[in-house]
Order: sequence, then C-alpha cells, then structure tokens
Amino acid sequence: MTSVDNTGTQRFVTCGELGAQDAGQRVAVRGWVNATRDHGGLIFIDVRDRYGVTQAVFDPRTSAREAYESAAHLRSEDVIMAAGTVRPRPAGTENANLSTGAIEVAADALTVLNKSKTPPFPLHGDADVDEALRMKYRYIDLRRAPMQRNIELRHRALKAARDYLDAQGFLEIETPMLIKSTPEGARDFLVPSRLHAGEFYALPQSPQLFKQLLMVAGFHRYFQMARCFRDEDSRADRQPEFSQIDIEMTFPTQDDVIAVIEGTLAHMFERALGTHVKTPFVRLRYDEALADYGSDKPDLRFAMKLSDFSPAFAGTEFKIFANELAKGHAIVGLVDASGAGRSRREFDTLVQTAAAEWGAKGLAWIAFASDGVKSSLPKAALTEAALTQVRAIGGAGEGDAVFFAADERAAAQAIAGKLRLHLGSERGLRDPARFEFCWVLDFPLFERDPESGALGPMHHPFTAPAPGQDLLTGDPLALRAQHYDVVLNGSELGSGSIRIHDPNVQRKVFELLGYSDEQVQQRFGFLLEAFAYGAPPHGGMALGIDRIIAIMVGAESIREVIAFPKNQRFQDLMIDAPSAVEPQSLRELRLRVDQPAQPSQPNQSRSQS
RNA sequence: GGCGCUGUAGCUCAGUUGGUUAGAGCGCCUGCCUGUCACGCAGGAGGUCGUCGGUUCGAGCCCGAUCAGCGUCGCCA
Repeated sequence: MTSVDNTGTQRFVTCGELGAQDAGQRVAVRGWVNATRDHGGLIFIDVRDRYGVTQAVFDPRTSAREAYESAAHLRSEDVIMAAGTVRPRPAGTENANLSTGAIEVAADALTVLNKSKTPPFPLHGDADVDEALRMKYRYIDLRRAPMQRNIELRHRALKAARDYLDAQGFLEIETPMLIKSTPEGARDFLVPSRLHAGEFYALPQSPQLFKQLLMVAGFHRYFQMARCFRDEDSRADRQPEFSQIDIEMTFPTQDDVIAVIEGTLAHMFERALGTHVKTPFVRLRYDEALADYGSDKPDLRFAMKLSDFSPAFAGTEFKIFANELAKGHAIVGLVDASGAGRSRREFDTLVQTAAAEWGAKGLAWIAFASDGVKSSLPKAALTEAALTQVRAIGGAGEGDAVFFAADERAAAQAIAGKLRLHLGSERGLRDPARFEFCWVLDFPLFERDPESGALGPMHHPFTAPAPGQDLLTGDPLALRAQHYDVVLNGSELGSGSIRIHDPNVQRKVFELLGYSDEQVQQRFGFLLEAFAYGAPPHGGMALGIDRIIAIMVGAESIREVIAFPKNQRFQDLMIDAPSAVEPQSLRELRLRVDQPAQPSQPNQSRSQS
C-alpha cells in the first residue's frame, strides 16, 4: 500500500469537479470504488462520491509498483484515496456520460482507506431490489445515485422554503415533542414518564395548539419544519413519523395564507427543480370539486369532468335507476372519449374493478359504437329520450362510451372520480413531469361519521366557520368553514384554516361536537384560557413535506425521499426498532408488560448474520 | 384488523403434468488481457426451494398452518 505524498503539492478534489481546464494539475481524489476495469496492463478505477465519478488510471510503466498491485486488488465499495496528475483522455476515449469524462487522473499513489465486503445488492443499474433488503442496508442504498439526488433535492426544496418564509417575516420556532395526550384525532404515541410514574407524555400529531399559542404570544408569523407522529394502522405510503412545513400567521385573511403558500411552493419548485409554477393557483369550491372530479383533491392534469345524468334516466322504467332516483340519489357518470371500441371483456373488467376496489354497487355503461348502441343496461333504460339526453349532458358522440354510477350522490361521485383517475392513468394523461396545482375551498365545517352518526370536525375543532352563519340554528352539516386545501396532481399537499380566536365561538363548536364542559376543560382548558388573554385572529396551514418531495422527483413512494423510513409495518429494519427493553427500564417506569416478550426476529427470512 | 400478490444462489428471476444430479443473467473467486468505462474472454465455487406439518412410492410444484415483504381497504379531527 502506497501512501499519498504529504508534500502539499497536491489538491484534494471531489469526484465531480475536474475538467479539461485542470490538465497538468496534481490532485488526490477520495471516494468509493464504483467499478474496476483491469486490463492486465492498464487498470481503470472509477472513484465515486456525492459529486460524481472520476476515472483513475494505474499504469505499470508509470505508477509506483505497490500502488499498481494494490489497485489490482480493489473491489466495489472499497474506500480509497488516489493521487496523480490530471490529463486529458486520449482522443476517442472521452466519456460523454460523465461530467469528468474529458479527463482522467494518471494515478501514481493509492491508499486503501477501508476495504468493503461485497455489497448485498448492486449499486448501479436499475434492478428492482427487494425493498426490505434496501432498508436493512439503507446506508448502502442511499449511496445509489437516485437516492443521493432525492435527498439533495429535499434539502434544496426545504432550504428554498426556509429562505422564502424568512424573507416574508416568518420566524422558525421549535415546539415541544413531549406533550399532552388528547383522545381526538389519530392515536397518540405515548412516552412513559419515569419521574411521574403512571403518567405519560404524547408525541405531537402536529404542533397545532402550540402554533396557535405562538400567535397569542405575539410572534405574528411562525413556521417550523415539524416532525409529527401518528400511531395509526399502517397503510400505503404512510409513515408513523412524518414532516410538515407548519405555518401560522396573525391577522390573516384566507387570501393572505393562500398567497404565502403559493409563494412558498413556487419558490421550492423554482429553486429545487428549476420548474416555474404559475401563480395564483386555480381555485375550486369543495362542492364543485366533488361534482366535476368526484374528489376533494382533483387531479387537474386532465379534464374528463363528471356529469350528473340523473335527468336522462328520470323517465325510464329501469327499476334500479328508478329506485335510486326515487330515494333522492344520483346517477353520476363520465364520458370515455373514443371508448366505444372497448371489448365486452374490457367493459366487464372495469365493472369488476369498480365493485372490488372502489366499493361500487354497480357500474353501468353505454357505448355509442358505429354499428349501434351497446350497453350493460336493459332496454327499459335505453329509451330514445334517455339516449338523446345522455349525449347532450355528457357531450358524447359516436365512438364514445359513457359510464354511470348510481348511488347516494357522494358515493356515486366518489366512484365516478375513481373511474376518472383510472381512465386518466390508462390513457397516460397523468404525466409525473407535469405539475397542476389547485385550491379547494369552502369545505363543510363538520361531517357526520357514517357509522356512529356523530358529528365530527372536517378539519379540526379549531377551524373557524365562514362569516355570516348562525352556529346555533339550522343544519350543522350545512355550515361552511374557512378551511382550504392545496392539491397537486391529485394529492393533497396540505390543509389549513382560519382558526377560531373567540372563546365563545370555540365553546359553541365544542358544544356542537358533543364535548362536555369537563372534557373541554381537561383537554383544551389551556387554550380557552389563553384565548381569554387577548388572542389575535390567526390562521395558517401545514404542508406535507414527504409528499411534496416525492411528487417533485416522480417517486412512487415517500420512502424514496426519506433518508431512514420505516417499512409498511412501521419497523426500522436497519436498527431493528421497535424492540423489547431491559426489565430494569420497565421497573424504573413502573410498567408491566401484559404480553410475553417476543424474541425479536426482524427480517427473519432474509437475515444474514 | 380485512382482502390480494409474492417468497427458489449474494442480487434479479426461470423452473413444463408431481419424477434422475434444481437452472439462467448479474455478482463473487481464480487465470488471461495496455484504452476500458456496468470492459472482455476462460474456468470455478455457491441452494434447508421462507418455516412447520400433511397427501404421495416420490413434493420447489398439490393441501393446511405459520412467518416475512409488498399492495389495497377500514382507520388516519
């Protein structure tokens, strides 16, 4: 092993910075062995770091003998330092795929800083490696170029958001992680207190109450890159801990908050991606979003709006539709342009998908084919008047197909909305490189739990009702909120609202939600107390960082943009968490576990050592 | 918690109707190779077919259970 000389005549450089202008310079590169090409004579070593790849060449005629022999034994992922002279590559051997492809380092010295075992999976190439294996060796997975890109882009985007918000007068303020558990909303992660045996902290589901108190405290404009924790059952693309850009401001109108969020997002996309985002974003009312797109987070990358076909079938004697309409339900559908050419089998598959995956009771269709009208519906439904109206309502012509879901209006819209997304994907209309933002406004203040029938907050119980409504008379479900969602490509990026600052209004809302005075006092007493000491009007928003970055980089999963994510069962396969603790720890906490300790066996089937 | 898919070499995957010694590409090891760049060529090693049980003369393949991973729904103010 040859040491790099320490004469100070060499310059340490990254693997991405050398170019033709550096020819003749004496340099040392440090990094990982990306690939080796041993020609028996010449040995090429690709050295990799975050910045790129640089080719080092060892030549038996010019390199020190020790260095040359050492180079012959290099393997993937060894960590080395190679020193030598930068020279242009011989004509015709330049590599246009590398930023440093015009030059190479004619290496005469080599230090092996650390050998590597053979990595458990290849670092280059596009092979789809088992995600559990990637997670167990996340530090290796993160060396791969796409992951390095994702993590760096995340940094750039968050830096852009910080810079923008700072320039707008927002202060970044941290809020506590050990807080009080409240039974509303998602399940809390609990942290036992040793000093107060039998009592627990909760990890925050969001800094919601603290940011409101910061407004009461007069900080005017607050933001935080906040970590949030929710102990819910796992689901696709959900992490037990996730990050939000949490924002709150004093004396805002809804438009003020919207302008700040639009500016923040536009700045993030501009600085991290180089993508110009048009502002202001399109605004949709909640009812309008549901009616046109069957979703409160519409994907506006394509049109294909839904229509209400109820009038077309109002006069027909087809029992199923007639019964639904008699119950006040709706027949919601959409036109599948040029869809009449689908085979019977394709139609059947769609109908089955609708039933199995979207919870549809049924899905009817009419195809206006060139050789006549075909349909899953019986003749009773297909009167000339009905067909004429279907064409008129949907704007359907020959060659088109029309789908219909008959159900309660909200359910029919939801099914048609899912079909819309399905057809959009099928037709390649959901281009991940396009970014279509919108706002959804005028949400209801409350929603009814379909099972318990109880009234619950649509957003959270601190959301202010729209002005000019009487809270105490009339249907609470008809009340509108000053609540707004920002949506990108069919994903909700964030939710916000103008908050209630009047303790009397807050009490009325709690009352409508059915909270008893004792419950309110116990859970939110400190908030009402604070509001009694001069609470300014305030409002804000929280943006889901992981989702935003995932959409920016076109990743399918937020796990691709989180350095150390947990798996679908919320385990960390690398450090093996969660895991049992020492009995002594439990004794100190005065806890007894009501379940025999499971011997920890993470990743059993794949475990190597 | 429900449902679905998957589990074969270090990695990605084949494996026919249940039938002799379970294969390929990449990786790994050895040798050759002086302009390659995921170098090339030759040879070699490497397997509890996730686990347990059952059916069978015989199971990678069929049946049951179980574990694990992923997807999806409930749930997530």
